[in-house]
Amino acid sequence: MGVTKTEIFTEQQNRIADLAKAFSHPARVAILQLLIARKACVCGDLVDELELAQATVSQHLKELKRIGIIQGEINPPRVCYCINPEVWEEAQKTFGSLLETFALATSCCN
Amino acid sequence: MGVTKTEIFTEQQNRIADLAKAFSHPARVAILQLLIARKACVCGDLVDELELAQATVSQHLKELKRIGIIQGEINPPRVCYCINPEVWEEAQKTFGSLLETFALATSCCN
DNA sequence: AAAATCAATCGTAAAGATACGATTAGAATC
DNA sequence: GATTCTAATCGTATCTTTACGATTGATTTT
Repeated sequence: MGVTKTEIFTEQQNRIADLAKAFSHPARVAILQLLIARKACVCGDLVDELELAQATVSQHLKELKRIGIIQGEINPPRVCYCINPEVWEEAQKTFGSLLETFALATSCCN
Repeated sequence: MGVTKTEIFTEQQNRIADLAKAFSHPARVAILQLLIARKACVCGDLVDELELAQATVSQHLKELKRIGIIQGEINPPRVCYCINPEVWEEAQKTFGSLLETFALATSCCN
């Protein structure tokens, strides 16, 4: 079907999956890293740094905006993008606590 | 094209994206959480807890195995799955350092 | 040996994701 | 007002993902 059955999972599980999607494509990882380095926060700069077409970069930016992890500020004729601190912190806490739930001492099937 | 241009990104970026894929679907999040709680580490138990067909669960397990974050131990007639501690730790370090690179003080487009 | 159990795989359908050229829209500049 | 610049959106092709029924293969139990 290609369609995720979101209704059978918890809100938390769906949100974790959505936040993870922000990092689940190397282009989006690269974009986020570039935004953090702040050498490039304008779409055109990102297009120059990545070997991807402008339309493709715009599409990735749209997805990152949908998740909420970046925000765009119109600064004509450009649009300046940056990390959304609240959502970034949410990601920190979410993945932090999720990854901590596993105690390394736990062994398999005992 | 639907196909990612992995060759234009760094090894690190591609690995981050791959690790994030483990968490980018609520079913896989649920599976990992169940494996950590260790109330269910056998495929059949996971099928019982999730409202998904056995084939679908098996497919998600295969993807998690490909990433390396879980491992399967044959225990006939069952197969017991568990978290792979090394890769889990890799995920902890990877996401930990990535999420730390953003200093909250940084403001937008200045 | 036959039947039962469990999980992987096959085949397939439908929807989503990735990528890009072309077009459009908005604003600034000439 | 016309041109230029930037980025969003449209249209489209192709590949991937999600999901499930059915089948297969391996092992255990009868």
